[in-house]
Amino acid sequence: MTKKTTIYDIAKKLNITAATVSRALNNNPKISEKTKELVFKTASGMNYEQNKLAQALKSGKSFNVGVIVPRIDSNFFSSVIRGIEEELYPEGYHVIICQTHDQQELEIKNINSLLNAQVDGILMSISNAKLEKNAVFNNLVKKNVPLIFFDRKKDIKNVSSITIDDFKGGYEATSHLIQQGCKRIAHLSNNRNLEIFKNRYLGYKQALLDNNIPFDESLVVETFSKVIEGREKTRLLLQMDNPPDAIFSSSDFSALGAIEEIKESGLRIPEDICVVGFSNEPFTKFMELSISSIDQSPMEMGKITARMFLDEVASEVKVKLEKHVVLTPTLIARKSSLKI
Amino acid sequence: MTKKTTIYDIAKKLNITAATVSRALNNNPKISEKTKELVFKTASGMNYEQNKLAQALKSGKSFNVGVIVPRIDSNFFSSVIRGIEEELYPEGYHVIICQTHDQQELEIKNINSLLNAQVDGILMSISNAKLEKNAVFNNLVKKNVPLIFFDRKKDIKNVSSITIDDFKGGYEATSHLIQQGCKRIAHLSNNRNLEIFKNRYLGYKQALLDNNIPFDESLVVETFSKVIEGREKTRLLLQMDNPPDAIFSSSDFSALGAIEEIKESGLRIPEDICVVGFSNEPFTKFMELSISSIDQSPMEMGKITARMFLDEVASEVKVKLEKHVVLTPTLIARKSSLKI
DNA sequence: CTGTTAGCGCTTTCAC
DNA sequence: GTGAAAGCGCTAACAG
Repeated sequence: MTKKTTIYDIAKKLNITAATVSRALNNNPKISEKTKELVFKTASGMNYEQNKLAQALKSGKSFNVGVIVPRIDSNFFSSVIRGIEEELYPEGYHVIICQTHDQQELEIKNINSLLNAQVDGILMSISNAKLEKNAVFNNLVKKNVPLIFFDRKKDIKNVSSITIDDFKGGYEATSHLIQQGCKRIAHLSNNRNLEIFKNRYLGYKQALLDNNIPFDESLVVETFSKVIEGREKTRLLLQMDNPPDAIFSSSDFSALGAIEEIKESGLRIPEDICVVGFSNEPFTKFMELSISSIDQSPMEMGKITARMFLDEVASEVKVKLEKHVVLTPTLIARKSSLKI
Repeated sequence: MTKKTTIYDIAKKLNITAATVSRALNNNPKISEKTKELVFKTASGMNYEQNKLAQALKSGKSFNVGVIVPRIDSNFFSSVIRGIEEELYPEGYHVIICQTHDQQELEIKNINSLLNAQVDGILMSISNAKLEKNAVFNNLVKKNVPLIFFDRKKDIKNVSSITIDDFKGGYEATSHLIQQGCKRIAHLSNNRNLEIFKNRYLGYKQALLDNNIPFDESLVVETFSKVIEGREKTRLLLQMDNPPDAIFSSSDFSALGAIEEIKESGLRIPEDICVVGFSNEPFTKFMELSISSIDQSPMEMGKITARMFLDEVASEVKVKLEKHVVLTPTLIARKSSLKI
């Protein structure tokens, strides 16, 4: 490793102090234009590069922010990240992405790693609402490291969040199915310890209620966001004495599984059964039988998350105010649920 | 920001030196068990947490490695990353993911950001082979920061790489189509400045040659890895006087576009036209008309990349030896190309 | 086994 | 306008 040039090297060369060099490089107004120019010139001549670590150690700021998501290989999360990047890069921040793969253990590990790396903030979508070991979060809050939740949040004092109105999403999806003439609508739900899934479920229920359709507990099944899960749970639904004529899935992946299973059973979509998913993953549009879904404007969500973070670090105020932004989801009706 | 406790604080409390505390925390064998225990206890009692920045500044190691990919929202790259993480986490490293979105400018920016963040190495898949401004890479090599290319490489002295045998991939895909009885095989190629695409193309060509099928330049079209691109280029192919009876696409996304277009034109798959993609993205399996593709074992690739990096940092040897691992791809034949 | 001391590279008072 | 000096938190060489 060739010795890196430091401000001392360039100071020596110019017969001035390191302090002056530092000031010059930071464009301190007290330094004469002449010196500045000289410093800049020699610096680049010597291939000088600032050591961010030293700077960070001194200033206590690393200009790194951590983003924690369950996984990066879903269009939803990668789009949110893209949104975050677009807002943060221009401000000089760098983004460190971590995945939890829905494992609580990794979630905690990631937070700690990021803290160790002295990130200036953490933007995250929790995978596990239970995470009783609130210790980690309290730690964050105590250390005054800005924490912002997006999409999947947890209610913690002083912590802001940006989510979508999942209740509305569930409500719209279900209402749409009712408008298409469906009477027995099943719901592939998911871990309702997570607010997002609980709210989609509640929206579904409310839509039924508002349309005088009896709520049937047996039509609601917990299903993880996997194709295979969608298939299996749908198989069970189809075997019922009184099977559903529509399925509202809390995930596009399980919706896809549902569609596969329905087709295999010989039923037609949307004539016999309508299907609506959630998230508007790109494949829903690609499919020959395109899948209706709920768009969550992930890019927008990412941008807002980033701006909230920037606001927090900018504010001098000691008393942080908790903000909760809620985006409105949009139903995208496609072939899988359009009978007309 | 509540003042963080440092080793000095705990040293003072115990009436010993910071050095001793440091040694105790690092499990230095020269420290008595008693002191160690005492230190550990008070440390956790005081909520002490190591400042990685200081440590990094001192040791010159940050235990962060940067991973640069064109994008994270393709299963291929996210799987490679997963593989990298699985090998690196146990070794105490942390992974910083950056996306270039195929923009050369971002590519350079990312490298510089990572260098500034003092990463211990960079693992990357280049987006743009031209990147004439070799300066950045030379910089890396000069600074002796381990650099390893995966999937998309560039030939640079002293830089190792791990790729798949794209020639073989192209060859197998094409041979398979020939075996299915196809005689006029088109190829949706891509920017052949990138080795991967050049090699897939060359493999395709060789397979034709070996089977006495005339190579027809007009059947090869440059197509970016997008669904829409696949559609458009396929439309042109179908309009030819002598249209193809098979398409080998260098990307699953353009293969999907090709399939959509073919169906729309009223032709049947695989009866009239067979299609094979590349990468084995999950959706190829999901489709009702599942798409044949070439699997690149991305997880494996990630793991090997990580291990190469670990080897490099472990080796004391000054003279780095360039290693080039080449994985063998596997053809996965599905409905889109199985006539039987 | 533990203390002393110096230094990683940079910033920032406090002087002059 | 610039220099001197201290310190961010940690580690490591040297000494005892």
